[in-house]
Amino acid sequence: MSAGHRQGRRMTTIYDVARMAEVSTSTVSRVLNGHSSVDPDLAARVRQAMLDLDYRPNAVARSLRRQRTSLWAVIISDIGNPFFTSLVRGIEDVAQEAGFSVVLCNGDEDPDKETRYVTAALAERMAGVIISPSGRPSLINRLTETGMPVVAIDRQPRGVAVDTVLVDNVHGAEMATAHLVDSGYRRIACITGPRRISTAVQRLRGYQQALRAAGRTVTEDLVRYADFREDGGYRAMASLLDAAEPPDAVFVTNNLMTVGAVECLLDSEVVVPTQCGVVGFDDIPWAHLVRPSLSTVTQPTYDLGRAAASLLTERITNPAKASSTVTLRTALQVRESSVRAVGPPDAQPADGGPGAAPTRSPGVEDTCPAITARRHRTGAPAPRARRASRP
Amino acid sequence: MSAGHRQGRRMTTIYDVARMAEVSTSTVSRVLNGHSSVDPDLAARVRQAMLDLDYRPNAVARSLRRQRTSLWAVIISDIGNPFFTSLVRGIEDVAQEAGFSVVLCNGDEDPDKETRYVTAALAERMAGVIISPSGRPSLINRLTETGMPVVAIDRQPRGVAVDTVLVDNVHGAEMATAHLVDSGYRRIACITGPRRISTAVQRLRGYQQALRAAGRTVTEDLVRYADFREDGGYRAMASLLDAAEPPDAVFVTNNLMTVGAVECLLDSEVVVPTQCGVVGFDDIPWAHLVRPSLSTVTQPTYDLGRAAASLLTERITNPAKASSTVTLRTALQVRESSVRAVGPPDAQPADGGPGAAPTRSPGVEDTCPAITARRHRTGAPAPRARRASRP
DNA sequence: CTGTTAGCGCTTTCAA
DNA sequence: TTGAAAGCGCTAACAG
Repeated sequence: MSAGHRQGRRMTTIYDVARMAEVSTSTVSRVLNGHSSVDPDLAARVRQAMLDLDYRPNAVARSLRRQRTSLWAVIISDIGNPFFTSLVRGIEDVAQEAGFSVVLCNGDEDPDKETRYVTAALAERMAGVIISPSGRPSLINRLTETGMPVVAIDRQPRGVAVDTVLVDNVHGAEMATAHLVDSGYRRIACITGPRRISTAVQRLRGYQQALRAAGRTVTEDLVRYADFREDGGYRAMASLLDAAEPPDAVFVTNNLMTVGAVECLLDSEVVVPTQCGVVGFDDIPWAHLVRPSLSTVTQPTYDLGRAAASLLTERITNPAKASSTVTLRTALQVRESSVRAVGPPDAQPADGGPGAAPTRSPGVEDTCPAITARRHRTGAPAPRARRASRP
Repeated sequence: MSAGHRQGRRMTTIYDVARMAEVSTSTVSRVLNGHSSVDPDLAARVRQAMLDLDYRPNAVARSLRRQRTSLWAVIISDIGNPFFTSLVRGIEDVAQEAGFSVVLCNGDEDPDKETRYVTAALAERMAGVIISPSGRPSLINRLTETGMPVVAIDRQPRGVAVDTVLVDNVHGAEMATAHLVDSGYRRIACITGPRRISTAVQRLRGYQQALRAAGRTVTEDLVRYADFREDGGYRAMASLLDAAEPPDAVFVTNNLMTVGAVECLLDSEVVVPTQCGVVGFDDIPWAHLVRPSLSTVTQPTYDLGRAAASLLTERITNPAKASSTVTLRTALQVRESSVRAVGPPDAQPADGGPGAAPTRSPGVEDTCPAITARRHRTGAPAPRARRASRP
């Protein structure tokens, strides 16, 4: 009840503006929306009145009338995962050009939370949704069924026709695993995510394929399924170390679990990379600060965001078009954690140079040349300064 | 124009439900809002009709009619700063209890972006705003002037009466600096943020006070003002090292700049903590993974979020109440980067135990006993396991 | 307890 | 080019 008198005074409306400018509300509305067919004099009077009255348009009323809003909901699976930082920037940059505002919803790898935000996006009649689904395909269905424009990002929803932006997970995992093989590791383990999540499955598959290609035996003994979080990675690594024959290298399929795995190795006094090599999937910020610095499969996160946003704008303007999947390339970034031989890892081409991705998968659409992927803020500090001061 | 026929079919409304259930729209509305005064039979019929028609309430229409929404905007200054991760969780948990949904807006330390989101929050008539202002006090004014419930977080807006949640910045900085003094460092520098931001000023003041209390001379030569970002920290550190008399320790007033400063030290081959001690303000995730692990002043981020959300709910229910400021305690977390003597840093009480904060400032309101501050996910993995495996 | 009815603030035909 | 008027879907008096 107390909420009723929340905003003491009534907000000023286009009626107030119309009265002051001595025009009709339609004219005010036309000025507001930049319709050209308004007499310059009237338009000026209207604008002045808006200023005088400190008029603030009511987007709620507008949305109700127009049956659409100018808000996108971006439902991410874990706000704590740095993966989403530049992804969101990519989305925002495109959204702004297209006249949309972006609001983030933190799904937190929690199906209930995710459901709540999907419900909210639906109820608020948002203009579109970009979602990194943490499971439950029915959620995506709930969105698409109502005609809500949706783009799935990072993870492939099962059995739903929806625009999707992914990276070449299998190929990235192959590169990582092949690199460990090449570095001379013998028993290479894999810590992957929940079976219901496509990235977990695909990255595991890449690992297995690379092993097979190298003539190694592929065994489930060296595979652990965790939860894509730090704890999970820690425990999975602990479990691997407890095994009868522990691995001498591990490929971890996401950034947070990689951190957990390395912590476990540190705590167990297993020396990286000598006693155990490590390659992670997806960078962490400050990967080069960590000792030993972490080798990772890097993703063009900013461009993932841009690609998703582009798909969403297309979907909004043309709801009938067939849904499509965009796949971007990953690159292997070799740092210290996967190189046994003492010496600078710089010898290996990094940053997705031509040598880093020799086996580009067929059908991969390259919307993002590596050169643009790196142009944007990625959390790496002043590279000139760093390189300059390095002998 | 194409957007007009976006959602092919018209959405079902309470009229459709009313017709099917053979009641009036008011009854449907009452059922929807859980008003108790509805005949159970009718209510059941209504609910069944809603199910049959797959009815989705239109929050836009409801908001327009009720003159308020159930959305909070949380405008954070940098989505890439891990500081905000558990802060947001704290906000969300309280918001949910109070029946609000939280949307995040990424101000990105960019006044234009921040302005856009404030405008959006105003236009969308959000129920409230929690903001970590990156400057411009006028922005907060724009919010409060319209009667929008607002809580400022982390940073004290200048000259505006608004509910605020802070930490004891001066005290935290004093602890950090005093600790460096005690560790035997002689020339202790400070890298702080922009002068317009309260935290930068207060943490610098704490540094100066501690120096003075220790009988050291306080000189501007050892102070650098950067931008609270990683690059800034890197460059400020480089500038300190270039000075005629470089420092042998540095207190850095935020997490991102600490990372930058350490990178600079690494690149310059200055050994931490032997040649240069480092203490940062605010933790980074994986601070213990970084070699040397970083000593930091830790903030109860989750509880900061909870406190802000509580203030906001109070403000919403009672717009007339006087605005207040809640200050939470920080704690010094000593790790390797600030301890010259070789040996385990564990000797020092960590985690804000009673010994860590002996000089608690007067007037500090302790809404968050340290024990609750740690109960929640802070990104630290399975502590039991870690401690168990450490000798 | 239930229904009728009048808007919330805005956009958009339709007529002038 | 401008204005009058009809709603968008919902809630909340007010009557019954």
